[in-house]
Amino acid sequence: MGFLEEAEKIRIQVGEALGKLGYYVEVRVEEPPIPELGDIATPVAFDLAKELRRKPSEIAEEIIREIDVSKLEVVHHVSNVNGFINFHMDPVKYPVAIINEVLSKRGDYGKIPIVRKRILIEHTNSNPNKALHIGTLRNAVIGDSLARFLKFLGHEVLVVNYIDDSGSQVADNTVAHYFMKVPTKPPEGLKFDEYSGKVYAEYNEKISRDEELKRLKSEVIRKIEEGGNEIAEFARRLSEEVVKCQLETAWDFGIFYDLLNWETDVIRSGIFQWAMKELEKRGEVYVEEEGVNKGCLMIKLRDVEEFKNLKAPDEVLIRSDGTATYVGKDIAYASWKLGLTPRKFKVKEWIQQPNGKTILTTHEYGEDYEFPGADIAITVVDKRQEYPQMVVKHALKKIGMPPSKEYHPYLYEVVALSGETASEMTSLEELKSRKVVHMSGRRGLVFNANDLLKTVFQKVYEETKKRHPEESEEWIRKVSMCLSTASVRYSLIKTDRNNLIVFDVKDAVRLEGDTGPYLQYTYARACRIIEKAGVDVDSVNEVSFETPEEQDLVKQIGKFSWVLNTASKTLAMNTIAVYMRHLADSFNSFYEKCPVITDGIRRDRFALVKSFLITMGNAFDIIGIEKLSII
RNA sequence: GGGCCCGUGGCCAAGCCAGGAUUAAGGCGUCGGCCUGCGGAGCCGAAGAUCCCGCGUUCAAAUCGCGGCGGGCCCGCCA
Repeated sequence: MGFLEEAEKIRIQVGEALGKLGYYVEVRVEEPPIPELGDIATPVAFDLAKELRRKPSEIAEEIIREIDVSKLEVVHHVSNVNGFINFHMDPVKYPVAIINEVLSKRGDYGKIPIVRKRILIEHTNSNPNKALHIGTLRNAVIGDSLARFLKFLGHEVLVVNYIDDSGSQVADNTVAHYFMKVPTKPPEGLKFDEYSGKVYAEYNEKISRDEELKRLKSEVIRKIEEGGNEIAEFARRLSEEVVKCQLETAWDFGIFYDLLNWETDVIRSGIFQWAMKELEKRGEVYVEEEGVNKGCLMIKLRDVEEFKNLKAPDEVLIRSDGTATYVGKDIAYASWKLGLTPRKFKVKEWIQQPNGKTILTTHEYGEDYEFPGADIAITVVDKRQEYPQMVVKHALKKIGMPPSKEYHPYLYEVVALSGETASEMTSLEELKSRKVVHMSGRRGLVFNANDLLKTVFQKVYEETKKRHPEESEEWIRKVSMCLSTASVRYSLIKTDRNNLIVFDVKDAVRLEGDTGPYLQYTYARACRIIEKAGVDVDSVNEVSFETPEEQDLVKQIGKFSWVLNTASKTLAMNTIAVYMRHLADSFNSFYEKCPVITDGIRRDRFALVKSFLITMGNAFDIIGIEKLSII
């Protein structure tokens, strides 16, 4: 029984005590600032002080007298400190309870009671005309961790990646390769997705400045949407090549998907037409007859409160040339996610992923995909898309999304470059003095995920080789890879999602301090103790933890479910990362002060180390970090 | 013009949504210690903070409200 469970029991007991006294107020529980004050506290006496017009301390005394401590087995005593009611846990029973819980639950340790839901998570969503960069990687890492977390809690999770193959960007590349005869074979040493990104940066501008090419591009978009023609098939082949490369990058980071939803298939499946029809039936759309948007199908938003502050709230869903906009398609796609549309995608098996699971892809010539619709659809998108996502949500309500379903845009801030890194990449001196430089695919100013991994790997490889000169090349490379991906994943997940990340290379290759490798190092040195001890312990009856380091480590381990419970409400993955750091800190302090292997084996400490490994291991699984026993 | 987000030691940052009790975590950097002892990718210690400013709510504000200031973003027949 950890902090979460004990806090809940205390909440109930205090609630009963209040009942006896005739007081009715919600019982808040918290952790006291220093351990000497107690393990769990409630400031409930302060909440009552005002209406009772009495001193908190007196009220606390009164409440404490009514608390039935016998119902709280692991509580040793209760104290009143200036009005705070502090519960002091039994120094033996509490650790024993926590350790035995961890040792018996193992891979399930940390799970909390939930109402099981079917949850669809969409993430990554990079345009299929360029490589994944550190911005899309943040998206993917957040999405992947969310998926892992929700699965860990016991939800049914479907992970999808939306491939925007019918938009403007793919059209640019198609025009370049198909009409302007840019070779489709990348130059030596460049992956196709990276090459594609360069072609885009070069030709996007050329096309936008030439009226003839612009007309051609509009025609290409229409052909791609229609399908069943050479241009559409050509474009699909281009996109598939890029997506394959993007998937390889994602796999390197331990990110896998269940299904790829191609935007063209939103149209070809009839889902798009269905959604537009539904909106039309309900009078939510109209054809604009004048002005800049003449001839476009618009959705009416001008009278909706949330959109009042926009200059021109109504949004284009179908352009005057008959092609669909991103928002239009996304409304339709979202209606599928939640099972609102009777139309189905056709899918086929595409590629086997390194995790053994075959990824499905929507495809014109596939089989009907049976999906009853998610209870909750989470879309991981960067903050700049907040308004369009609000439009999607609004449209879904109009189409008839039941209140039991939830459409949840999961917004996060983008990744930008430090002036120094941007200037190094481009050799543009003038960028150096800038604090923040935003990435831009069009300007070719992007830091690719592949390049980041290579850079980090190089540093990690050196360090690993230094430490293990006797190991095989294969072993060193494998371990270095695990450390590198952990390093990148951790650095992208540990920051609050509302904060802009200013990416800097010299910071990215750091392996000490608050980093993924630090966590893995801590895990590995704990593994060494278990191995060297050469015994095993499955439960404990007694412990004698006298040092603050032991007590602190026990408490940290016991807080895991509390942390996950909070995270399940906020979906803030960084709080789990921060917890892992605290857990590692506690272990390292313990490690210095409390030997496990002395003349004999300290069984209680051994059990504590094992509990630490299980807890940290479960957290690794959630955040997507490999568990290595030697690094 | 309107809206959203951020503002915590030189730098990065946790805590803020669910207000409390202390020296306001931690990391980088700086300075000083610790390996014949379970792995120094570590540990211990030192210096370093008007929690952007003002007003308000409250017994209590980094945390809540209002008003400023500074930075970023959004308001496209791009996605």
